[in-house]
Amino acid sequence: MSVTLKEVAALAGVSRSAVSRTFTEGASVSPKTRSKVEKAAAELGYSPNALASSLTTGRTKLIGLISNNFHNPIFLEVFDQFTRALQERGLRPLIVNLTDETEPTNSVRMLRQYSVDAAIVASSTLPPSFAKAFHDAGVPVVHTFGRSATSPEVHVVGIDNVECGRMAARELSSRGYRRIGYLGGPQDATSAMDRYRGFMEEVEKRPELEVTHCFAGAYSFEAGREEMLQQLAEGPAEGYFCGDDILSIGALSALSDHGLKPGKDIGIIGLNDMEMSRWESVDLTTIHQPIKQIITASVDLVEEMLKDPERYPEARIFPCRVIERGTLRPRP
Amino acid sequence: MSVTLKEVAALAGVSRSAVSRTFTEGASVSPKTRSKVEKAAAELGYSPNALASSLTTGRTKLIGLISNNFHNPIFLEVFDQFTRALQERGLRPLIVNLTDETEPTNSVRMLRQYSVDAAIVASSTLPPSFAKAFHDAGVPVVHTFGRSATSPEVHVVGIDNVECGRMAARELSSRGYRRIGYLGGPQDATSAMDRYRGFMEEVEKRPELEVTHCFAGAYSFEAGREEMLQQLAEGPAEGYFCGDDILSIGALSALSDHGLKPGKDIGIIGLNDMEMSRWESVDLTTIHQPIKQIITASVDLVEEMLKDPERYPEARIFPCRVIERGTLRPRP
DNA sequence: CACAGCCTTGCAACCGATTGCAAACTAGAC
DNA sequence: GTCTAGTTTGCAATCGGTTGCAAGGCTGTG
Repeated sequence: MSVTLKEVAALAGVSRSAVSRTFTEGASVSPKTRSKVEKAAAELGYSPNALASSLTTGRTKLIGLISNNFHNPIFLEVFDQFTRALQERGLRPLIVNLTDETEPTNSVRMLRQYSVDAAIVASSTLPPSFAKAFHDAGVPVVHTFGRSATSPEVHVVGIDNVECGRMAARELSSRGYRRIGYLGGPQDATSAMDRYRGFMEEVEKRPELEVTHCFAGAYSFEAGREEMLQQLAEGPAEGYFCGDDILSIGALSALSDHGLKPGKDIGIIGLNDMEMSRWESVDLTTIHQPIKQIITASVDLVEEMLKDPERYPEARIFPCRVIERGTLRPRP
Repeated sequence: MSVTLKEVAALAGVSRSAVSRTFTEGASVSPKTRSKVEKAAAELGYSPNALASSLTTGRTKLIGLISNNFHNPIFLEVFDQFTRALQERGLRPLIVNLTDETEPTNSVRMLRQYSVDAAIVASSTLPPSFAKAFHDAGVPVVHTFGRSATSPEVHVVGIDNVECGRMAARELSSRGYRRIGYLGGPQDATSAMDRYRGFMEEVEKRPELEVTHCFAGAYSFEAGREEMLQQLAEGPAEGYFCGDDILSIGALSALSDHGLKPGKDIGIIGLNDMEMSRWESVDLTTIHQPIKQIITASVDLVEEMLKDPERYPEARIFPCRVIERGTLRPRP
C-alpha cells in the first residue's frame, strides 16, 4: 500500500529516527543523511502519515468547521473564506453540517473522536451554550458570528447585533420613515433576537415612530417573501429592517409581485452586504458585515489557541456600516 | 487529556482487548464484560480515538471533498447535499478548496497524508486527468460533474453535457429563434467545451440557424453580465444558451439594464435549475440537472469503492430536461 | 465424571510515526 | 596525538488503538 518510514529508512540505510527527523522542522540531522533520506523518499514517493504522527505529537491540524447555514448564499462566501484561510495556515477543515440539529453532543463526540485541534462554530443562530459544549469537552473553540457579550465564555468573533438593530432603526428614521417594521429571522436565533432588541430600543427613544414586527421562519428567500406578502395583505409599514440580505431579497420579490418599487413605495434595509446585494437588479441598501475580517480574526484566534489552549476567552467585535444603494428613499 | 482505552480497562478490571472489542461491531465479548466496560466508559466519558484505530484498521472514514467552485450559488446546494449524504453514512468530509489551482499534486499529497479512504472531485471544469491523479496515487476517487465518457478512467457521475448542448439548441430552434448564441463558461472548462460541441452539432443540422458564440471568463454573475453587455453592444442574437444558471442571471441583469424583457425581446435558457432560478424575479427557463441524484449516486459509488477498491470504473450519467419558465418565448 | 467443542479472554505484536537518552562521532584547541 | 565540547545517530519506549493466537472457561453429551 502506502510507503512508510521504515521502508525509506531501509533504502537510505539509516535508522527510522533519522528519517523522521529529516521531515520534522528543526531536528538535528547532518546534511549528508538528510540528502540520503531525501533521495530515498523521493524514489519511493514517501510522504509522512499525518495521523500516525498526531498520535505522539498530539496535533492533527484538523479543525472542525460546524455550521447549520447551508442555505443562505452568504455562506458560500463564508465557506470559501474559511477553507482558504485555514489551508493557508496548513490547517484542514473537517466539516459538520448540522442541518436541523441544535444539540451539540453528537458533533462534540465526533470531533473528539477525530482529535481535532480546535473547532469553529460558524452560525449566527446557535446559542453560546452550543459553543460552550466544545470548550467543556476540552476542544478549543471559537464561535464565529456568535452572540457578542461583554464576558463571553468562549472566544466570539462577529458583530454587535444589538447595535446593528439600532443602526437600522436610526437609518429608517433619518430617511423620514414613520411607520416602520422589523422583519427578522427565526425567533430563536440569537442574532434575530439581538437585532430586534436594538431596533426596538432605538424606536422607543423616538415617540414619532410607529412599529410593527414579525419574525420569519428562517433566514431564507422564501421566508422573507412569505412574511412580506403577509405584511402587504395586512397593510404594510413604510419601511422595513430585514434581519438579513436573503430575507430582504425575498421581501423585494414580494414587493415586485404587487408592483411596488422598493425605495419609492416601500423602504427596505438588509444586513450582511453579500455579493448578490450588489447586483444591479437587487441594489439593496444594507448594513455591511465585514465577513473577511471576521473570518481572518477567527482563524487567527484558532492559531493562538493552538499555542495556548488556556487562553482567556475574548470577544472580537467588528463595526458595521450602512451601505447606501437603492432600496431606501433618499435622506430628506 | 483525553480518556484512553487503558484507563477504561483499568476501571472495568478487564484487559485492553476487552474494551476494544466492546466497541467494535461483531467482536466476541460476553454480556457481562460488555456491561462492565460500558459502565466504566460512561463514567469516564470515553469514546475511542478514530485516528489511532485507523492505524491498524487502515480505514479513517475521512473522505476528501475537492472543489474549485466556491463562487457559484449552486455549490451551496452541492455542499449541503454532499456533507449530509456523507455524514448519514458515517463518513467525514475533509474539504479542499482549490481556488485557482488546477494541478492535483498538492491535494493528492495532502489527502494521502491524512489517509482519506476516498476522494470526491466535485467540479465541472477540471479535466479527467485531475481525478486520474488521485486514482494513480492509490486514492479511490469519483469525479462528480465530471466529463462523461464511454470509457472513463475513473468513476464519473454527472450529466451528458454534449446532449445538454444539443437540447438547448433544439429548444431555441423549436421556439422559432433563428439567430442564436452560445454564451458559455470558461473556455478550458470541460463542461463548457462539451456543451458548446453539442450546441454546434445541432446547429449544423439546421441550415436555417445562424449562430454566434462567446465564452465567459468564469461561471459567475459578473462574467455573464459582461458578456451579455458586450453582445448587446455588438448587436445581439435573438436567443441564447447560457452555460449555467448563474451566467444566465448575469445576462438577465444586462438585459434589464437595456430595458429588454427576457422571453419577449431576447430569449435565455440556462443550465442547472438552481433554487434561485425559481425565484419569481428570475423565473429562468433552464435545463434541470438532477443534483440530488448525482450526489447520492456519487456517495453510493464511494461506499462501493470502500468495499472493493479495485472496482471497475464506471460512468453514471443522469438525464436532464428543460424546465419551462419565463425567459424563452412560447412555442409557436 | 471425563471429554469435546464453542465462547470468551488476555498476551503480545503491530500499525506509522516521535522523542528522550546515551553512545558514537566530529571538529577544534592545545 | 589527546582532550573537550558540540553534533549526529540509533535504540527503545511510547502514542491509542486492533487482532491472531493460545489458554482458560463454560456447556452439553455420553
